[in-house]
Amino acid sequence: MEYQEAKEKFISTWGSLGSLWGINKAMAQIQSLLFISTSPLSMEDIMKELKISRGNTSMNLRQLMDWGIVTKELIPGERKEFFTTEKDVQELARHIAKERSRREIKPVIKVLKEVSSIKDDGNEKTKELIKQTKALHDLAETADTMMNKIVNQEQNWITKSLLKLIK
Amino acid sequence: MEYQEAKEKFISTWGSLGSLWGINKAMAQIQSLLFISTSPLSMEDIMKELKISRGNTSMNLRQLMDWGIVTKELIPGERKEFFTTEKDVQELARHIAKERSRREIKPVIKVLKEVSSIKDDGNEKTKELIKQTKALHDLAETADTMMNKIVNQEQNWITKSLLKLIK
DNA sequence: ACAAACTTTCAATAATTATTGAAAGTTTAA
DNA sequence: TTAAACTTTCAATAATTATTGAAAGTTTGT
Repeated sequence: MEYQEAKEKFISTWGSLGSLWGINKAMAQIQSLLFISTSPLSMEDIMKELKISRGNTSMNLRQLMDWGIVTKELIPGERKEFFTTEKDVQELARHIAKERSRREIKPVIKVLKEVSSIKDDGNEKTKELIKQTKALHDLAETADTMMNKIVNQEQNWITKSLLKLIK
Repeated sequence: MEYQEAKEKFISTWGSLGSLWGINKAMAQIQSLLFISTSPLSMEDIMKELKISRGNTSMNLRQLMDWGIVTKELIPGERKEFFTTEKDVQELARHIAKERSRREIKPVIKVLKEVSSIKDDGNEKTKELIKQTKALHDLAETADTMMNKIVNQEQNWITKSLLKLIK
């Protein structure tokens, strides 16, 4: 497999995986492109490479910046803006996990908390709803905590000891 | 909040979370409904409760069975089929993690392996592609392994000791 | 202050994905 | 073997989501 083919394969695969971490295809592809680029890219570069429109590129770059995984790079003497992505996979994972938790998991945990806290009126169905949503709440909270802690700090130490523990 | 409201809130919230674990809304809502039901439900029950068509119900139930989290229940004397979902959250998480890994993560890991194994032609861009996809491959593999191991066996012991470790 | 170089916005449109419903298929009981 | 009771399939349609492109907005150099 040659460079060009490998590059395209990477961008398209990683892009289609976008759904796994909750972002759309264009967003994921732009990030992929930046991730393997040896230098910052301009909007023009990205449009041409991925064959997407200016508007699309602009909107998705903004979203990537909101996620905190792409930053503007000012290149002296250049009028246009250039972009880079976080190149360290650990940092990348940290950002993604954090955003995912904030945007999706935390709100769901909040609802589970509310629902599992309704008054027990003695009815069998109410009891079941409370019991099951409580169990889900505890699971979601544990998973969220684990994910964040693992990914957040001392990641090398903890990952290594963890892997030893469970492998 | 009364039972009915809490129930609807749970189903709609958990349903919208479907995207997080890679299933569609109807599928997630059917699973939610079964999850808090005190007895197996028929297709008729599900259609009426969620206001979705017979075809939709049938297709999504099948998918849920493919995922291994919903099973047919035969009720003596009844002609129609009844359905239940796995009620234990740990088991549920295990199934979901396993399927998610098999369907989405493993194939991506395979591509990352391929792409990161292309011949180094000495070009700077090729070197970067190899380096970055290798890093991603290792991260993805570690994450996948961890997720599966954690969720798979001795989960109670490991989760508890893990939480102590990182909390 | 002007205009060139660039970016953003957003209504229109395209592409994708989910849902319906009715016909075809299957199972069961008599 | 028939027909009632039920489930599945799938082409048509609806709903949702992504993308375009051109007009409006912004910044910078002269």
